[in-house]
Amino acid sequence: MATKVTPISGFQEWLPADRIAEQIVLDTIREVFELHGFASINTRAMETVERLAGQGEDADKEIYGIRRLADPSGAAELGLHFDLTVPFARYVLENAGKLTFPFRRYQIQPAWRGERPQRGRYREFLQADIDIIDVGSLPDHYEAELLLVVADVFARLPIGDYRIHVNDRKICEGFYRGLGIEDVIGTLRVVDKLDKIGADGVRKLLLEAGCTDEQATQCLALAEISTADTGFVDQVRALGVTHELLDEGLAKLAAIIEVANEHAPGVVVADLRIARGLDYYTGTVYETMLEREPGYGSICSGGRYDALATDGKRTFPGVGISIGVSRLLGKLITEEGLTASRETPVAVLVAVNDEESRRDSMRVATALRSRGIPTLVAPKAAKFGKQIQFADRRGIPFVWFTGAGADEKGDQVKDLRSGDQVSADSGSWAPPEADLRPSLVLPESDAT
RNA sequence: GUGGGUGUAGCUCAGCUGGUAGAGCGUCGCGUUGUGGUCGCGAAUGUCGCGGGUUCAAGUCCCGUCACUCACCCCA
Repeated sequence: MATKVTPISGFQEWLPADRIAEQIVLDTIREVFELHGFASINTRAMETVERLAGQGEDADKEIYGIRRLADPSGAAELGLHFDLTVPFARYVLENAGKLTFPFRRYQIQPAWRGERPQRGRYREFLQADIDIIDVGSLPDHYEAELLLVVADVFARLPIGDYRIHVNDRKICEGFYRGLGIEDVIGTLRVVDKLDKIGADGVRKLLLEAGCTDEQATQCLALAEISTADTGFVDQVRALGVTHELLDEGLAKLAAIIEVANEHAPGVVVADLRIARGLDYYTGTVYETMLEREPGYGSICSGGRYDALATDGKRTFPGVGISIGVSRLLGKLITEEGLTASRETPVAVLVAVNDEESRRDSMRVATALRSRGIPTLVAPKAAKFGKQIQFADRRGIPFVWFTGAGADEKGDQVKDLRSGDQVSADSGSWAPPEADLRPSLVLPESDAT
């Protein structure tokens, strides 16, 4: 049955070398998350549709429902989670009695959204999420802390220049209310399109939504404000709008910017146009763009949610941020050629002189592995040229020749890149640290 | 869900106004029993997305369908 295999769009599947690159990135993320004191959890892929639904105007349409094929009855009761925050909130409620608060966890798992795939947008994608959640109230300083964790991760990955844009919804809400605008969410949504449709487009939509000319002008003026320091506060004040929430938001955002600039200079910018689609955010929101192509979309987003997790009696406010691993790697690996230094973990290929001496080669491999060196024995006692080629094609840096062969010279190991071949003892030889595991390699950048 | 584009070898594509399928790259083999990367020679692989129609004849025209892709929506 030779049915043609065709790809399904919106899914990322890597070839071995690229998968190794992905694993290196994931290992780095995990390592840094743990350095900052986050513990790992996993949640099941499915939640009840009831819990997933209702988080944003159109978000419901994107939920994948799950049902048994054998079950002819209509509606799905379970759905695949579309992010990691909603399942986490449920997990906290379910385990509130066993968790110690404030609880900080990381979670690296796929999420699913049933939308039309596009560049940088997948139906199945990996997120690396950190959240801090507490009972009753949550101190503001965590909102700056999360930025520093992300900055630490990105400092260890070859992602190039980026900026984390931060806003506080209270600024927008207070400002809008101060102006007499009632539909805060709707206004946020329109203003969020500023990049795409421009100031004139936004103005038009605002006027259609019932804003006065003056209100539209003020909304646009607010959205245009973006500063790398706390200068945004004075710029907002200069617009002359006053509201309690506005004051609160400005103070909070200013504090975040100050802390971020001290510990991770040049990373964070206060950007009053950032809104974000999910409705559960109540204060600070984050969005992260690559400087070389902001239009690619956010590669790391999150925010504060004060009321997502509640059991009716207690509320668990939280703040979280999520690295969009699939989107980030779609750019770095698929588009820009980032990959791994080899397509296999193997550091050493042990050549086989003839099938009779395969055991000698296996002993060498065992000795190397016992000291943590990923090692493979050649599949065939082919001519040495073939065995070297076997290693070279896979990017394996070293080939080991056992001395049991014809010339009795003793064991030797050859570095395929330099061609150097030296005597070696399988009980003590080790490759340079840099060659022990595959590493990330950027494509040769043409000298510009 | 709405609208546009595309669909030929593993990959990138060529194939003019219809006349029996091509290139480059890659893959594999060989280059006189062992040390690769260069080079030379050679080989394999296509229901030309699928179905129908027009025609003596369709990769090439028409209709449908599916897939991929881009934009909108929304978002990591």
